[in-house]
Amino acid sequence: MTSPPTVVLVDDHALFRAGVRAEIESTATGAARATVLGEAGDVDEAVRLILDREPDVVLLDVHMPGGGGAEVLRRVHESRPGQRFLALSVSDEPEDVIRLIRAGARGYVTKTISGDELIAAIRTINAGDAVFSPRLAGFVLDAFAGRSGGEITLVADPELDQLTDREREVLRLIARGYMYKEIARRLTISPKTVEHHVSAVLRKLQLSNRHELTRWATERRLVD
Amino acid sequence: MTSPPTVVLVDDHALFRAGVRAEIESTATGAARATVLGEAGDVDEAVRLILDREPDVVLLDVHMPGGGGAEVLRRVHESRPGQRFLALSVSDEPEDVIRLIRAGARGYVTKTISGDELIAAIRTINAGDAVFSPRLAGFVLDAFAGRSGGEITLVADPELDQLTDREREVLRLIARGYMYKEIARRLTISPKTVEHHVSAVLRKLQLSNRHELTRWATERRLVD
DNA sequence: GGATCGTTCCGGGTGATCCCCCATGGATTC
DNA sequence: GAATCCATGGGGGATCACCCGGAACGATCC
Repeated sequence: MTSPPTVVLVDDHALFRAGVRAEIESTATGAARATVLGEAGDVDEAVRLILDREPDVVLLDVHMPGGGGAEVLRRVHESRPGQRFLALSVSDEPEDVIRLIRAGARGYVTKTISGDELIAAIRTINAGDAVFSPRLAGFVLDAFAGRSGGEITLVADPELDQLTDREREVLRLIARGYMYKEIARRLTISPKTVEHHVSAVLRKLQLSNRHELTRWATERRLVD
Repeated sequence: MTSPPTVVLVDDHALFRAGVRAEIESTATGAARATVLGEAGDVDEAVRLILDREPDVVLLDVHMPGGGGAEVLRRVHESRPGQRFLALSVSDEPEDVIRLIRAGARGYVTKTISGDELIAAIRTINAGDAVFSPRLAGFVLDAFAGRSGGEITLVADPELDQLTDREREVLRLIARGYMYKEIARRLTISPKTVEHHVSAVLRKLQLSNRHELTRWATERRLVD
């Protein structure tokens, strides 16, 4: 075995960071498991820490104030495109998973994972492979079936990306419950134009009314 | 100082339990802070453990498979009505807070709390007082302003409880985006009757349209 | 027995939504 | 230059959402 991988912990919950650190650094087996180079509790701190310490793997919480793990991923990616990330989340929502994978995470496991499983996942990521919880593996493989070679391909949301900017803008307001007239006032356009955009959105997303649209948007966390 | 309080940890995330245990049992200050009698990762295990070990305080996660922390609270309450609970959650949604307080928790703090703050909260709960995160304190006081004496009063949801069973049923389907006709088919009643129920719900909840109703329901997690 | 309430319906009305048709100007593509 | 797409508008009409009043039946309560 080579030297243990180095990691940086990013999570806004100090108690959770303490738990990961305790599990990772425990030498119950006698062998060192991984080395924690530092911890961060918010996005800015995380980006600075990662660029400074250059860990083998970053353990990254999905839900954080200031943009979440995806924001950390994007900003680090600009400077260190090779940085490896393992996303840790309480959620196994397909939308959350997709978002992080698109942003460049090489793995995604839920926080129900055990310490030993986490160490194994960190080693796998460090070796350049991908890691996913069993119940997510099938889903992820389906969604990214057409990806190329070993490089990470940013996969577009096949549904949302076919909408124009204006249509997404209208969609956001529809999902918040505004009427056509109110949306028209806010965008300083005619209610008829709003109607046209809504119609286009419904057609493109293959939905039949604005109520389904509201559900569609909330399920993808496009509002609130 | 008397002997340190004893606690049981209930959370489906092993890593988080490890973090809490590490913080609680650390003797950096030289003095023992609290004693962990055991950990549980699901509802059944938690109920057995709590009734067996009889800890001073139970640290209880809100979101857990098998009914969540509220289920643990209810089942323990039947056998040990005096058991003290401190709810730990990633959420500060008023609905989650209300649910746990109604079920009998004496305190509710988010997982962003530090180890020292957690120890302080445990001690406060053990002394018989209530503990809430600063941003929740005002809200909780408002909601339970009319409670009696020192005993915990189960407070009904003043808004949802004024709806009849049928109205709640219709509300659920409205929130899911179904049209009146579809709801009528599902409940095998006339669209006019659906209309009547929706009207009653809107009036009772003081809402003006079904979009606000959808938002109201999703905010209280009555759907999905 | 009378009052109240929940559930089930009806007709009628107004405004909102959603669909079809259409047109213009601008940007991009071929 | 023609084709395509997007954003901006409009007319008209069918459907839906919401509200009004009324009414019948059963259960419950006093």
